[in-house]
Amino acid sequence: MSIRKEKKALTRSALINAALQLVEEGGNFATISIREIAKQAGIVPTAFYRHFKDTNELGLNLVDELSSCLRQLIRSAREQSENSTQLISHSIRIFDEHLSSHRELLVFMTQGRSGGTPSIRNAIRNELNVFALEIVNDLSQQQSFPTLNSAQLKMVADLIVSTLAYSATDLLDLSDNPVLKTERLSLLEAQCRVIFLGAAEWKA
Amino acid sequence: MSIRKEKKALTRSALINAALQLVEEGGNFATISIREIAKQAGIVPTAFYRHFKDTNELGLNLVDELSSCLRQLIRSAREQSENSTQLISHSIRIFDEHLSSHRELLVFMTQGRSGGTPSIRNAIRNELNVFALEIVNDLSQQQSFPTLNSAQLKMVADLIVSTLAYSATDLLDLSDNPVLKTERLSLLEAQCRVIFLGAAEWKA
DNA sequence: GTTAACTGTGTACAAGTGTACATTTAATTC
DNA sequence: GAATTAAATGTACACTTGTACACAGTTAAC
Repeated sequence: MSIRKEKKALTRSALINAALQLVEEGGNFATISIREIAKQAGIVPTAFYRHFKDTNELGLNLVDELSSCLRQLIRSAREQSENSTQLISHSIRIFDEHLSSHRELLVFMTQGRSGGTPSIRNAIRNELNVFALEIVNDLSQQQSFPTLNSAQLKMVADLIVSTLAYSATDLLDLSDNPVLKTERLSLLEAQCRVIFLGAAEWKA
Repeated sequence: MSIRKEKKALTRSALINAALQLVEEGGNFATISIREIAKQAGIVPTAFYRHFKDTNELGLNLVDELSSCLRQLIRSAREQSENSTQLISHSIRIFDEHLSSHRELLVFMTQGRSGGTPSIRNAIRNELNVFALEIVNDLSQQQSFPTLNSAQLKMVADLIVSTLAYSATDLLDLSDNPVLKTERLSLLEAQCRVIFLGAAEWKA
């Protein structure tokens, strides 16, 4: 890559990280201004336009970051649970670790899924759909529910994703309270078990 | 009530309705300004302060509105499902009707649960908790799951609420697409059935 | 080595924001 | 009916916002 493109990519990711940091510091992405982001990134406001048309376009790029974050989550969960009977509790532990290590992105996700612009909402919905499809893949490969066809597996996977995503909002808010966070994690685990039990009992 | 207090209550609710309308028109509550709300309510910006300290305080009052909206939802669901075997599909139909008739409030709820200020997030969390407790009440009264103690019922109720709340974001976005909305509703219904099946199978 | 292209800077401006404060209007109290 | 009280108005000010535009400094292309 040429020096110029390299430098451009550098300040571009500085902008992305700036936005994420502002979100993590308690800001709502919808209320963050171009000037704030530029300031945080250490560039002049008007330079923002060399990289993104507006904050919405930057947001769509944050969804791309989210996408790879979720893929990474799936990958970690697969490695861990390959030779394990405690699939659920292991996966949830890894989920929790991701909530800590990619806090900003997951705050952005929970915010954006319901409060973002229409295009951002759609983009996030799409990523969560991909995520659910990955789970379908795993469930069918592990033969977790041999009586379910792929459409039914997808329904269950969507429920798991929904439960995880919903809990993310709570867990991200509880990151400074280990006791309540542990409680919320056990709740999540119990709920996932209920889902697995129900899926095993499912009949057309 | 005196004339003065009556008028004050009137413009107060005009402010509340103005905020809700702006939210329904696609705005994010977090980005709505005092001036916008006042304009929509037909008063001058500074008059806003006679009623609320800031938009956050108004938001907390919206949560109160949400509270009674949710109580009403529970009440309707109870009436309908008293003499019915199809408890789930009936309840979901009523949920859907509430999504239409109280659109603004439920958009506010989904936005605020993850994107509101800390105090608004907490207030909404609290309302959803009360909602879950009402469900616990119903489940234990109907003896739906005689093997579960109240803590376990609460866990299941939380899962139901989580599933409903998560689906609300999707359903509110699909209100202009009957086909996809019906699909999403069947998905929700199937997922609730999975939860009920799982809850019935639950063992300590 | 010169020219062209592009990233980041600095300035500028109109529009929108929260809110303090003085003023008007109308209801309540006496 | 006069005095008081409170809601709504109108004006004003200091910020912040998005973004247009001219410019400077570097890299790329020839």
